[in-house]
Amino acid sequence: MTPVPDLSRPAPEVAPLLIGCRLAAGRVIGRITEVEAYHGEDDRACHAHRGRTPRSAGLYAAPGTLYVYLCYGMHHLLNLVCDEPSIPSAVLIRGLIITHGLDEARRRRGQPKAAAARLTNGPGKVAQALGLDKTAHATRLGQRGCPLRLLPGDGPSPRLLCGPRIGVDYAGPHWATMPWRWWEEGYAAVREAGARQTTA
DNA sequence: CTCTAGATCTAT
DNA sequence: TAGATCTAGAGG
Repeated sequence: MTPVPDLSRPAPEVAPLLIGCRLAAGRVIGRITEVEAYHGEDDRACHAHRGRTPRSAGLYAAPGTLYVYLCYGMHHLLNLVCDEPSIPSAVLIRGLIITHGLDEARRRRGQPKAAAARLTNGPGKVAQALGLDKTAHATRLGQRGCPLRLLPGDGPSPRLLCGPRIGVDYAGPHWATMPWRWWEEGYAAVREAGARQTTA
């Protein structure tokens, strides 16, 4: 069993606890297999590293608020806002294993034949499979209008590994190598090299 | 106002 | 390994 963690804690604390929890959007449900934490104005990889701007304002929302943004002009990425509103902090959902509604997820992805293991192993794929776009941005888990539900995990506690975040070299070596990516053993969407064992 | 660098994915 | 596609935010 994997309980839903307290999202009012800092993202680097919450992130590993989300592995094994489930996300549901309509009939599509998936188990979270990979996440990353972005935390604080000091984190050069975090959108709020230059403080509050029109975009980064979403990171100062109440814990449990969705932070969804368009990346590379074509992919929506899903984050769950964490910590107190004065601290910009969020967990990026990078990987899922679809456990229910696989065909609907395949349809949303436009990949009718994709194996489950490859259908949602990447942050852009996750949001697309869950049917999330900008309209989900700034809605809050458990509140009216939020298309997403966060559910406890129903399986055994996953074995966790952690390593550097992906695609954030621009943040400089200190922040780019910070081991703020966690994944369920065997489910890293990107390299597992450099992985360290960890516990939730 | 213009310009550029992205928390990516897919097909080649 | 390149091309798709668009916008926040920095700089003029």
